[in-house]
Amino acid sequence: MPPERLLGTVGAIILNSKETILNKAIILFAEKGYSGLSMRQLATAANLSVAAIYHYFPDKNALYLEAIRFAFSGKERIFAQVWEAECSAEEKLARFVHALLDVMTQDHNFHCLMQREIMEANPERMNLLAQGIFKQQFYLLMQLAEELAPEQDSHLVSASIIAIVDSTVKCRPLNKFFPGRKPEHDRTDVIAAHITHLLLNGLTSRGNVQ
Amino acid sequence: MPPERLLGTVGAIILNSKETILNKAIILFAEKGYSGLSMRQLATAANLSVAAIYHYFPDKNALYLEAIRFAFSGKERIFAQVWEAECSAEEKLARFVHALLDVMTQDHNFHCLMQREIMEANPERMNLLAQGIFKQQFYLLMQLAEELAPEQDSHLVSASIIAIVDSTVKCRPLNKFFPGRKPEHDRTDVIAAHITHLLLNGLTSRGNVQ
DNA sequence: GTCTATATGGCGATAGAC
DNA sequence: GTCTATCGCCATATAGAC
Repeated sequence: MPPERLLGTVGAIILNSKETILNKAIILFAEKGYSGLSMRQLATAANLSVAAIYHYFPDKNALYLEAIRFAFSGKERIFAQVWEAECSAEEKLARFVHALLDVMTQDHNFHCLMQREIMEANPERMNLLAQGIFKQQFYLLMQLAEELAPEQDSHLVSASIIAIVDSTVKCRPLNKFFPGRKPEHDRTDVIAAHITHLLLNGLTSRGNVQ
Repeated sequence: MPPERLLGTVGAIILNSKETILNKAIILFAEKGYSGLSMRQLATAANLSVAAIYHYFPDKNALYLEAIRFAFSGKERIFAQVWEAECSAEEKLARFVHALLDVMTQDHNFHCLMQREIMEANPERMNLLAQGIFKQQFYLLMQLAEELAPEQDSHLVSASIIAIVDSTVKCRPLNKFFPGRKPEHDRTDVIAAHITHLLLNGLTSRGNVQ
């Protein structure tokens, strides 16, 4: 094994320079945004010189795009077990909501990067995001929506399910300042149960539906 | 009336320099973010010199904060007629959803700025946002939630209502790339009706609720 | 593959004339 | 109240030694 300078680790995995740069870039782009992060800052964080970064990436934009792809890779696998589970459609929904909530809550950098990308709304990158990463999940969710509510528009239902989870995670820091906040509102299982119940049953109890 | 150089207008209203600066700042901060917009760019957009901006604002950060306040002012009034209307709780919800969807769709800069602020999650500014702008609306929405679903947690229900509307608007550019997309999914009234129906009745038709 | 040194230009902010 | 001119700094990116 060749002698290697220690740059960064993820858990017990020792990263090479390019991986270290991408790893730090994900964290810092998520935190500061594209123009908020300078190559100097990134170089310092990665324990390298600016010139070393330019050895691996032609310019800042290419580095950014590769960091995005790196952060988004492998997310599909997480939902595979939800779709493969043998259970009722209602239970599948509950598991999907919980899984999505989990991913967004735990991989904070992923959520932040996604937010920034959607806000930027660059059509080319939107397409990359939609086709390359989310399309399959959306399609499976639409099938579930069809099963649960055949008389509703499954595209809109799927979009709403994702929306309610996404924004719940996003608005958590803001909601802390609103009345009625309780400690259990920070627990993923409590939130997941609430959202699932709301999606399945709605607000009005059966009997007094308008 | 003193002779005045024409800097900017909103409709038929002629703006003075400070108003022009704030007006352009809202648009450009929403588009590019704090570090993405330079004072030079802002000065050019406002048809003034950089030094003129510094005549009105001590530094870039103070300008940003004042722009935020300026953009957020007067939003409460829009919802007043929703709450004052004499109608059923279900109809009130429908009107609130439509109004919120309308504000976020039409005042794109407002929505972008809000998004960036929440993502930044600066506690001091979160507090300003929550207390100064949204608290009253959230409180009234909680009362409505209590009326519609007394057995559910009204804080979570209110948060979910806002979440579903907010994220629906935000994710529109992304959703365009997903299967099942139809032209009417761009119409505010269609989306509002879908969201209201989903919130009131949920996914499962009455009878086969788990 | 990584460094130091540097080119070139934009940044926030200020001085001082009008 | 607005300008031109300028400061000092940091940005992205490159050249060339090791």
